[in-house]
Amino acid sequence: MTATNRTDLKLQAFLPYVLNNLAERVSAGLSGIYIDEYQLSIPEWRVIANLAEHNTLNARQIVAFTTMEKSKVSRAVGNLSERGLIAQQRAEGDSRAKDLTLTEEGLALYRSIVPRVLDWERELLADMTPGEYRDLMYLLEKLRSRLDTIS
Amino acid sequence: MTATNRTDLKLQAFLPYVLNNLAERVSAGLSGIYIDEYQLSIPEWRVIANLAEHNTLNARQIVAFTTMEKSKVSRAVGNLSERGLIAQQRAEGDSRAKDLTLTEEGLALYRSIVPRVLDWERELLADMTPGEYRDLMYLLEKLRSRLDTIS
DNA sequence: GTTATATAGTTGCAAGTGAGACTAATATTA
DNA sequence: TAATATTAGTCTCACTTGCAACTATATAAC
Repeated sequence: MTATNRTDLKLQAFLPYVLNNLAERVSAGLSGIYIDEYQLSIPEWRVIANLAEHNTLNARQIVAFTTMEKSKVSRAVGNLSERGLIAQQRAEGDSRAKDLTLTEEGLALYRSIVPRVLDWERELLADMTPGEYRDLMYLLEKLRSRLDTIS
Repeated sequence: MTATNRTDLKLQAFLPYVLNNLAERVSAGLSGIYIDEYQLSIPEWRVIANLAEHNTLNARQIVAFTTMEKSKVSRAVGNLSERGLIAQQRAEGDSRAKDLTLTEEGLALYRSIVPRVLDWERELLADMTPGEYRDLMYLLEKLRSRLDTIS
């Protein structure tokens, strides 16, 4: 048995459509915080968040984590370096790669953003029970892993 | 009680991040169909799908349904008209607006795409039970309506 | 009615993007 | 080792995008 059994398309019930509309709106709401108040683009914020979480990464690893284009990552890294928010160092053992880390300033910026975005998420989830939230994350994860196998 | 109660950010458990990554990957997978095989951009496909579903719409209504920028809609409509896939007619009662409909050719194109994208969705949902699917759509809808109230 | 405001849709422009060519370094193969 | 293939990251180019200004029409206020 399958979850859907349709022969015609109703956009409001078509998962890719629903998912995309939702993600775009969530992104737009959230990115207001770091764009307007911290002058960080979405790719820049993603690079920072991933570096904060993993401490040291090279561009290739950031590409893997975020599924952004490598040129997009390269430009975000370039901008953040210029602004002194991240530091680059040739990787030992492979001098093509550069190990990237947040500077003190970058880390401080990150730490001032985090509570803001968590507040925003809490606001978004305000009318969901913990059980609903758990179900949602479980189901999204299930989709993600399914995507890995089909594409 | 709230669904989450965090003070630090774990991206893999941060709903906006998860949602966005997922939506982007789903979009990339799906759009392969109408981009590669039908030479339709994502905005163009969205315009067609909404016209197919609502029969006649003007650009403003498409903007409302899709949450795309009006300039994006305008350009998509322009391209589709040039290709003869949609027809425009000055709206009676408001000669600023144009009523848009699919041409026979546009409808035929739409009808050949629909089974492809439904197949793709079925593939994506293959390991979900009907109950899980229903829960997922319910929870996404709940998020969507929450967004309406907070932004 | 005349003036001011709002709305539908288009367009110009600056910025951002994806794809792929490219450089430099590393890994593999014979 | 030499030749080949692969990989990390940058850069260029054509294209897309978002924003704001703009035209044309419609509505509201006086």
